[in-house]
Amino acid sequence: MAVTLADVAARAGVSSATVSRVLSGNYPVADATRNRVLRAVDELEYVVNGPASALAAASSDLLGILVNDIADPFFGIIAGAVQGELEGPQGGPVPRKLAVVCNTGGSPERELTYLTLLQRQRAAAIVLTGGAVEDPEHRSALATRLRRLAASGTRIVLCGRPPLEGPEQRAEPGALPRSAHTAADRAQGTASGTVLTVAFDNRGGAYALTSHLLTLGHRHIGYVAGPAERTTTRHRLEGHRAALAAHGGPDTRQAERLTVHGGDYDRSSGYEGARELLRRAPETTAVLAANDTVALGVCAALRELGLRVPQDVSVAGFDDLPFSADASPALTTVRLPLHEAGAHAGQLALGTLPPPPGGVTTVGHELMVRASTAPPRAGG
Amino acid sequence: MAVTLADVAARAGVSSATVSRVLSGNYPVADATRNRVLRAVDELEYVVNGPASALAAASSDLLGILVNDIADPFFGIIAGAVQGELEGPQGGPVPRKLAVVCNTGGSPERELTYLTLLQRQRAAAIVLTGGAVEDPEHRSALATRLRRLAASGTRIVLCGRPPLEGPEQRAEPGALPRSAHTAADRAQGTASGTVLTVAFDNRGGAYALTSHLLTLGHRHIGYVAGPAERTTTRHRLEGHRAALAAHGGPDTRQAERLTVHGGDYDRSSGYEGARELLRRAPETTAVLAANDTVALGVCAALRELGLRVPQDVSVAGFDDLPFSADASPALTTVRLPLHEAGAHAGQLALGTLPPPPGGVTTVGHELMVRASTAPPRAGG
DNA sequence: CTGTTAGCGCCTTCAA
DNA sequence: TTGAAGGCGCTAACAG
Repeated sequence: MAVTLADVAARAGVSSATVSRVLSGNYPVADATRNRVLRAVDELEYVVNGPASALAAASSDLLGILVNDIADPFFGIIAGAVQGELEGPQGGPVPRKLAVVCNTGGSPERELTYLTLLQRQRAAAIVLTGGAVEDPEHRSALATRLRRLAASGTRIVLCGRPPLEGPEQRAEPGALPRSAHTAADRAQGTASGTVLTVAFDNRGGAYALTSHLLTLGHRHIGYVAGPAERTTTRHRLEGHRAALAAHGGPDTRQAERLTVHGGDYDRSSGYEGARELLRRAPETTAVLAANDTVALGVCAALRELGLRVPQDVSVAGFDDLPFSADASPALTTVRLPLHEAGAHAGQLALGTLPPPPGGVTTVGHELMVRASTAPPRAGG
Repeated sequence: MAVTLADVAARAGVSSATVSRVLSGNYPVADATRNRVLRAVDELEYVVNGPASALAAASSDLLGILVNDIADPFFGIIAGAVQGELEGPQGGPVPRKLAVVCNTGGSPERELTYLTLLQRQRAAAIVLTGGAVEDPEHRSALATRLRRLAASGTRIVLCGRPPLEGPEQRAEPGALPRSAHTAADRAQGTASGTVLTVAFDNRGGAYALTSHLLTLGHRHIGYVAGPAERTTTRHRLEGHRAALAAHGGPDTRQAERLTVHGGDYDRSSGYEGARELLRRAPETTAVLAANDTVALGVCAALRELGLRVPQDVSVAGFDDLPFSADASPALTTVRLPLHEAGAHAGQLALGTLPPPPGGVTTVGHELMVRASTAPPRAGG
């Protein structure tokens, strides 16, 4: 193994410093020299030693992406979009950065573990996607961790989760390299040391969806919620409740009875959830699901129970994943701009894009009314 | 930044070598010492410098995964499964390895580029997923590249593409570190230096699917093929043709007329493909799609043309992605064990699993007959 | 069981 | 514009 810089240098008849300069391209080198070096690189099939240069330069071209589950298109789309930014616009020069994708499975411990692993690799940036776990202990442990990472120069971007709470800068003043961010930096919000956020409006989306159902005439709207203690779950439920309240909807007891808590974001929890819901509240005429995948499970359960969608029961999802339009029936849902959000997060992570004022960008959503929702039957 | 091994060593009152031993755990250390070291690590919040240790140890804990598009569940599932193996069985000790996911978009150049990037990082292993591009030049460039990487100690696993062709070992004898693999190694097939393969039986799957349609009574079976010059595309088409031939099907001209070539593996090429197909051959009573996603596009187009699935036209997909069972109507397809294949590839890449004899494992497939296929109408 | 000693391959001042 | 030299932080013999 191992043709090294020195080998190339020898072959080209220059010093290894010169070769280094040619390769990193950030330093003037005579054209003739450059060409000789490049030829030597070619002939020797030299490949830079990443770890060595990372060590010497104290930087790496790794970018971390934390996802719950990369097999879920929700995360796949975001991760793909982040990744796309690493290659620069439209197949420009060769990409240099590499994306490290970490499946946390939604577990706080693994989230922390992977942060450590990425820190160990001296990742240039880390994008955390998906809803945050709401356990207060973990929340603050994570916040501290992220702020510290950010302060030490790792760019941190949250994508699809709410901004870090608490004081803007909590990390202890003395211990940190204040020199890293100047006053000018901070004024512009370009400071390293800030955790950036690209947030979804889950509340607003759920509000819109529930309003849609209410407008259709539904009064018994069930809700199959996502995993407990997830911000995403809570926000969507809040939006739903807010819409009910705004329309003078059912009291809390009633609303609670119509809510099934706690499955995962998968088909089976939609399936189980719908069965449970219909058992509890047979008068249900519409079901909101935690997301599209859950909604498919809901539809399947309803079908099995002999109920037609949407004639007997309306169903709506959330996210508008690609398959939703082709589901049976086509799913009414809320579209989140996953690709755009991921791309945006990627650009923030790379520093390609100036950080938004306040460090938070909230992306929009769009109500997609399709075939799975309709007015309730006359009989209610 | 930067508390280093030396800092920890000083704090614990030992040498840095000892700290290193404690952390890597592969060397006996007195319990008392270990505890002191561990405490120091904790107090100092020490995090190993990955690049430095990779440099010194000439190894890294990065594993590369090349995919066409991580947003496509086909690849997401495989990548997730590979990744799962990095964590060891059932949340054992903390994972150490990290997965670098590279979107090639199916482009040969990017495939090569990413290989270089991964080589630069001294990735411990690389898994290449999805069908290979059939351009002969690229094929051989890639094969050479992979063999060389394998010979230099990087484990290479192909997942979902056919084995490398050509002589088992093409890399030039002299230049390589023969010492790396002993005769014993090679006898057991555990040699580094071999490119391992986990292959799908695309031909067999397509054969089964077409046979299914023939058995139902279809005689005018259209085929909406995937991207040209992809092994996957070719093999599926071959399986289809073979089944037709075995049943004394249409001649080549006729079969060609019923085949639409060349879209991507996406919904829109199914949509366009189906329209083209029906224009060319209105007598079509069944359509085989390159994969499930394409099949959804086909269904959408048929619906728009006023044709019912499966009453007027049967449709079948390939892969059995999770959404297929919930599509409208539920899709008849061939299930590929994507998760198992990915996990298997991951284990081979980690060396957890002994390589199969010959270096190739072919995984099975299963015909999933669902609602999108039925006998043709009486009138044909 | 633990300390000492060399590098690993590259980047980066500092001189020339 | 180029070369020389030191060091980045860690690991891996080799002593003790």
